[in-house]
Amino acid sequence: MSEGILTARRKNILNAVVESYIGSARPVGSRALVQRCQYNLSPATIRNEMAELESRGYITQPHTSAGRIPTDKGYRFYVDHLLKIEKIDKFFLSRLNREYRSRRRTLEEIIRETSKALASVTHHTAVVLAPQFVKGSPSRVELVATGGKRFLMLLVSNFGLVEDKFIQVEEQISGKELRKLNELLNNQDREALKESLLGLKKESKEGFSRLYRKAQRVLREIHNEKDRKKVYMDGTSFFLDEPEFKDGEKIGVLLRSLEQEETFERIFKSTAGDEIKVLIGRECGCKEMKECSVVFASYRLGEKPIGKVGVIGPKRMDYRQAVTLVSSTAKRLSSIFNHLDGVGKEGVHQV
Amino acid sequence: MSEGILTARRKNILNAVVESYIGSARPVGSRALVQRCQYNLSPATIRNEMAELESRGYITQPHTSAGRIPTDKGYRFYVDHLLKIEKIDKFFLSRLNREYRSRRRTLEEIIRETSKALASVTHHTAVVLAPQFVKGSPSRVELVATGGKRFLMLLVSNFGLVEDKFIQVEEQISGKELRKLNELLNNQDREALKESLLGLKKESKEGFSRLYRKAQRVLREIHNEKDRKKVYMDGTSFFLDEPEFKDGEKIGVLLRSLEQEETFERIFKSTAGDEIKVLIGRECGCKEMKECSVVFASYRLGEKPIGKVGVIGPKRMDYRQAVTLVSSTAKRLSSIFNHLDGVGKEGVHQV
DNA sequence: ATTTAGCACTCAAGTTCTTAGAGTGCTAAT
DNA sequence: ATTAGCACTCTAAGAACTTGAGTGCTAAAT
Repeated sequence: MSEGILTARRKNILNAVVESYIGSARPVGSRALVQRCQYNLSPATIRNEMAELESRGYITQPHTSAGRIPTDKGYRFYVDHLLKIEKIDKFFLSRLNREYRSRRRTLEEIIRETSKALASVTHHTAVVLAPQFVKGSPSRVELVATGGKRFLMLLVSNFGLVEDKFIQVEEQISGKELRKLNELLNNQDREALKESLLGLKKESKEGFSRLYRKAQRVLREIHNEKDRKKVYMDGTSFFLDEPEFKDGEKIGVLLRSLEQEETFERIFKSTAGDEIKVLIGRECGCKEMKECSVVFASYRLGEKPIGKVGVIGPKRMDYRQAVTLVSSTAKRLSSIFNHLDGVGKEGVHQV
Repeated sequence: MSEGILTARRKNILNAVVESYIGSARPVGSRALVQRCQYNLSPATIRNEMAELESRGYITQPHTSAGRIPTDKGYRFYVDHLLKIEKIDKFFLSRLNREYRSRRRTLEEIIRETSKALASVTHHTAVVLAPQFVKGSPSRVELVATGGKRFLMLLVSNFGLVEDKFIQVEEQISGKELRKLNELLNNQDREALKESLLGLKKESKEGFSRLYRKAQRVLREIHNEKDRKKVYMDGTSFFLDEPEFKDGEKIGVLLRSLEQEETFERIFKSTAGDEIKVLIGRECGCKEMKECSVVFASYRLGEKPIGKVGVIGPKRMDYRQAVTLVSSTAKRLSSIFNHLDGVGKEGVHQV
């Protein structure tokens, strides 16, 4: 019996505890719950129910004579079963669009701006992981001379991300040769290569083919690298507003760990599914963050998830808002990467 | 007489006060100074001298029965007249080089890494402002098709920075036309434009010339924009280690203001001169930072300053170290941007 | 004319003690 | 099953006290 599912009343009380605690940051007592609870009960009854909820591990007391606060399990239940969420926040989306419209025209700027906006509405730390190179997505190569014997190899993804690498050779390469090379690199046509080589003067041949080989090598390297992601983060200072992080010590280790990119790889690896993901407390997988929750989602190129976006805040965060906003943002980013966002019409990329 | 310059002994004492305070973060009393001071004096004498220094505004007491701490003026004097600095930290430079060598090949990664490294050795917040486009520096334009009617215009600076903008037209553009366009954009030859147009089919002409005009417009816009800089910042969490920032309030407003890019424009605008610059307390020009100091320098492309690098820390920072490291870093960045760093040989950009 | 010893005084910071109040669990009555 | 009542617990906030580092001043010593 004590095993079974929670009674409706208990759910209601748990819900009230979580929401009250989220709002006030202080343990909630039976008194306060009377008003918040749908049922018309006396404090004493509530106390009994709370004792029950505590014995099942959903809530706990910071000390004997205090009210209750949710445990990780309590938050989990709240998020999984009690939270009613809308999937899209139109208001925020229109804000995002406005933001984008104002003269940001590069993908990177859009991502930066997204992270800023998300942080500023949620009042939590926002993170966007942006892909640097997406396997399987069509892309063009451009070799550009940058003075001397240095060349910049640009890899331009179909959806607008640019990646650049330096390449250096000993020989001088003419503009004409460079153009040929570019053609070659994009066509991947071995026959054409040989043909072109035939048309060259002897002394040119060497530099030409060397540059070609190097470029090929770099391309291969890029393809073989496991997906690197760039981290964009904003709003870390919001942690300082939260009463549970008043302690300078705790917040230090937390921020420190947020500054390391590995942290995100760890957090975001539990990527499965199409859904939005909520990690609570220790679920985040690193102990510096056991007082935090993370709400995140993937955004996609076609079907393939290419990046993540999320917010990080205290466990006490407004999950409803966070889920809605993160979900909206992910959708927005997906549509931008897939060029099907109508952004052009609205003037974002327009010139 | 009390106007004149400080006596050698007073300088020595001031120096001791500053350095002791930098080291310990607590007001220094006459006792402690006895040991630190070169002269062999009793506490009483030191007290007299300290009273004198205080009346001249170099040091002050946080409260009546405490030791002295330096005022902004005291730090200023210390930095201007008492600090003996070496200009280059070979050790750090070699660390930087090692860092770069390990497979970072894009300019942006180098800058990111620089900022990280500077933060991690100084244990202070490090900032690098990177140029996005440098006027007067030669650059190439490449238009790249990214599916549909979208084009990415790449602006590749001679020194290796890439900037990208989306351009969209209504018409379809063929690969051949695109190549022509690229040639045109880089040669700026009006005659050639007309000639190319003649060679085109009628229905192509329109799209072609429209794309050309748009590209030209974007180029002009970029040229007219006042220099935008990208901000790279690391190590903000180091502030939390400093005892003077134990207060959660203060640090909140500080970090918040560091998250805004305008702050840096304000700080770094006092650019004059070739030298390294030290701003102390209110000199930073914004009140959120009145407990901070900034040490920064410009790095250059040829003679022209194109970006800044610096550290931000408490006024109590180790100025000797900061000056040396910032100066080294600026030199290093300059040489990288100017392609005269021998990095190629050492393998940084090498492939 | 400096320098120094000595002393009375000040003040922050830490400690202990006290109090007030919120909240609980239990028992007995509804 | 619910609730009123009550004794009990524990934190948070404040008051009172103590400690010690550090000062400024005066008068003696160099």
